[in-house]
Amino acid sequence: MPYPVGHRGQVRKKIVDSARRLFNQRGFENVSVDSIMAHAGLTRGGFYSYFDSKSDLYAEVMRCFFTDPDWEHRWEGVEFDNSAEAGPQIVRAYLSSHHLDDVENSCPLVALPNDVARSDATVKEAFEIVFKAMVKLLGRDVRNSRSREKTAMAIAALCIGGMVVARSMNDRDLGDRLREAATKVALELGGWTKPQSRAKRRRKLS
Amino acid sequence: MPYPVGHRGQVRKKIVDSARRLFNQRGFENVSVDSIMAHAGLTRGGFYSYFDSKSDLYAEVMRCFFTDPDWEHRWEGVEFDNSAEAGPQIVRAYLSSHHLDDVENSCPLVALPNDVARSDATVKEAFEIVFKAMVKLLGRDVRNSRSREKTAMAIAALCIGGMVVARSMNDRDLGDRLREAATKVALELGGWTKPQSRAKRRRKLS
DNA sequence: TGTACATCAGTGAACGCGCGTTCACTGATGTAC
DNA sequence: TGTACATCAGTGAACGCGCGTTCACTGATGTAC
Repeated sequence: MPYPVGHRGQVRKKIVDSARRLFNQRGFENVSVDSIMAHAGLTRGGFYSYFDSKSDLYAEVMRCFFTDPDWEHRWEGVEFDNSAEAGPQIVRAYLSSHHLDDVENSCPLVALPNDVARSDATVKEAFEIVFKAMVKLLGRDVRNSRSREKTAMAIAALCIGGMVVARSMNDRDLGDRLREAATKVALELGGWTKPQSRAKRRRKLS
Repeated sequence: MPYPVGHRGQVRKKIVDSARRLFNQRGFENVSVDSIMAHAGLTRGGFYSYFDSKSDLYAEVMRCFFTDPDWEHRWEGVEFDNSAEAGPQIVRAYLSSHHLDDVENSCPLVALPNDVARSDATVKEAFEIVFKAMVKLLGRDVRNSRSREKTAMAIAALCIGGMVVARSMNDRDLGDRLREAATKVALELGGWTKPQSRAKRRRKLS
């Protein structure tokens, strides 16, 4: 038995990781098999002993965020406080300037939704899994009179939409204001604003 | 002077329109100059007497929504009631199943943001103009304690995000729930829910 | 009114290039003795 | 311990194809007389 056990698994992971970074930056169709393999330290020919075709990679790459046990390491700028609620921390990290700039390690829900929309059912299913994982994570901490799922989905849409749009604009200032507005509204929707501000708002309403 | 006055203008518009439909469906890079010209009833060679290059088209196509005087005609399923507020009507139309399915005539903010994010400054500037137009249109009718711009931007992010994600999923039901949740929250943010429901919510809070 | 003409909108063959994919080969590896 | 070997991971030249772009040409048009 030549080559150590698990060798192919490691190389496969390296290829998927290289593809993830490149897809995030340029989309599915604008990345060649050549460049994926080169960034993984290999040459083009070997690709087809790991995957049937290039499009087979799409779904695999989609799945490896949120559902991948290592996914937290990719948001290096974020320090998660495990003793506090995850919801507001996710919202802040998601709409952070760090996530805006780090396209390579971006959440695929932000970097690739248009590409997914043009792909086949397999890729869309993988996208769905990631979206559901995000909604579930957010929903756990939702404090709200509405249904948890509805609120969590609206928060997710706000986070993803705010980020997708901010990435598509030139005006950094406008993007910052957009992210700020989205963050504020998302935190309010989850019931994650500070106690005193909530009291203030209640006073204002009644 | 051969050919009638305005002939070139008409043909140019036909090319832009053909490009808009095809870009919406497949993105910038996955549409060939050949197919753009063929859908406009022309052949490839003529393209370069209208545009310097393919990428010159991107920005031009981006601009032609919202800012184009004809843009309302493209949302044929939508009947605008000019006597009522535009805000809630835009939100409902934007997150409608009609807009979900009619990719060809989609708002480019939904169909192309990832493509724009990978393009140059000119295209991003055009995207910005369209986004600003949407925010301005929404902001006019906002009834809210927060700043108009902030609220309008959050509503826009929610509409765009909800739609972008719904388009990228297989599960129609999940997409419907997402659009419904986004619509409800967006209308509340704008202060556009019906008087009696607002009264109900106030009672619940105090 | 009818014809010859100048203009230029549109054509389509051709170009170099990069892509996804294939396949005969090379050479690094752990094992058997 | 050292060597010969079988295995198979990885190589890179080659393929057909579609792309963006160019350019010499064709032919539809309004005008002049």
